[in-house]
Amino acid sequence: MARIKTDNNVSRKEVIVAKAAILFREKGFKAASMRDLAESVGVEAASLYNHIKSKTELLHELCFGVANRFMQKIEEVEQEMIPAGEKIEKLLRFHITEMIHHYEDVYVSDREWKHLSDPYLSNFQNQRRIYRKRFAAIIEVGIRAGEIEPIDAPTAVLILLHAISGIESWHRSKQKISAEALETNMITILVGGLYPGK
Amino acid sequence: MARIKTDNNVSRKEVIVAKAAILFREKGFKAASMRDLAESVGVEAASLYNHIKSKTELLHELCFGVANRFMQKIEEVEQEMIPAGEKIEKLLRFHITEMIHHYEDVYVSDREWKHLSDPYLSNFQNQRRIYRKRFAAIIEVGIRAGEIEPIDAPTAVLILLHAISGIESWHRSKQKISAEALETNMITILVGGLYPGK
DNA sequence: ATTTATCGCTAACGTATGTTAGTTTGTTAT
DNA sequence: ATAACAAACTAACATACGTTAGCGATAAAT
Repeated sequence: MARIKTDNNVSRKEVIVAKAAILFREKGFKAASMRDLAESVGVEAASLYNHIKSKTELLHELCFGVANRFMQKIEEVEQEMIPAGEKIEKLLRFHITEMIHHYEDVYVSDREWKHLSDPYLSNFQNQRRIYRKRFAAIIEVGIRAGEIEPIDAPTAVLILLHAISGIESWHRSKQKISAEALETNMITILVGGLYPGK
Repeated sequence: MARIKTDNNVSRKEVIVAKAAILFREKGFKAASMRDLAESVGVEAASLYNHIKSKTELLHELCFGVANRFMQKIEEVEQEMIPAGEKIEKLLRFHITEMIHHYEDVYVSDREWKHLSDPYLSNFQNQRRIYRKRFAAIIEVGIRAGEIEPIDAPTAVLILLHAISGIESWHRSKQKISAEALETNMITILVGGLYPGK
């Protein structure tokens, strides 16, 4: 009988959630079956239910884990006494490193949250909406201070966040540039634009 | 007995494909059932098979429809005798208007192509890779000409294309700015960056 | 008006899925 | 060693899905 092996002090549930993230990213939430997941964990499908309540719980776990990290970060950044431009850059760098280092979780949270069921679904959508509003508010401060080009702040937020989700493709690419180079390039393009500055 | 109603000279198959696009966007390809689709078309599930071969065929139709339009556009733009910067802007504007006016199709093609099956899957991935390479090549020309900030061109492509897919959120948003304003804002941010130029 | 092809219906098939019940195996504590 | 608990297994359930077969109804062609 093959137990779920759990190094360090990581619970078996956490092992399952981590494997689920990989699987949900590869095949999508709906297409990934509990039997797939069981195989990747090294156990029979029914055995998973000794550790989790349902398939959807796995998605909750992933989505809210990610959402909470971002919420915590923006609260931290909001309270720093630095120019809006620097706040934005800090947030962008956080998004980029999160996407690089917690790739599976962030990706799944971004693309599969639709399949959450309803107390959680609305909750998640709310958090998302609020996060974007707060991000846009920072941009608007920057605009009023003359630090930032006068553009529609909500649109800017959409662009920035989605641009970063492009790291997905980088992640799967064969000939990657380094993570540091990627971060530098992204900040350059997003903050400075395509045309040479000066 | 309720026939599929087809105005103008649009085939019944095209009606089904269009409804499928809406459904696939809302629920995702896997989660959208043929019975859902049938209902939205106003017919029984089995009746759909008088017009299509399979569920996956609907996805082929959508994905390659979109891919072909983009391929055709980039070929057209490549042959124009204008600076690289203008070519890029033309392509960006095309992406933006496609996303605005063929929202469902583009969105589905972008997010659900993973569920294509294999002769088509590789084909689609190839087309995508080639498109991005050609886009990157244009950027590199611009860099060598000093028109464009010296950045990693493949990274720039990822950022630009994903940034535009952010229109998805705009599309669903309640208080939209106008399509023209959106396009202007996006070009400003993507081409000029966040910081004021000059 | 009669034939022919198109289109929709009902019924059903086989398969895959999430999940539960009940049991057995392995680990931990006394 | 034995009791107690955790975690795995087998078997099976109900349901949902994509799709096919065969038949009736409608529209188009002669």
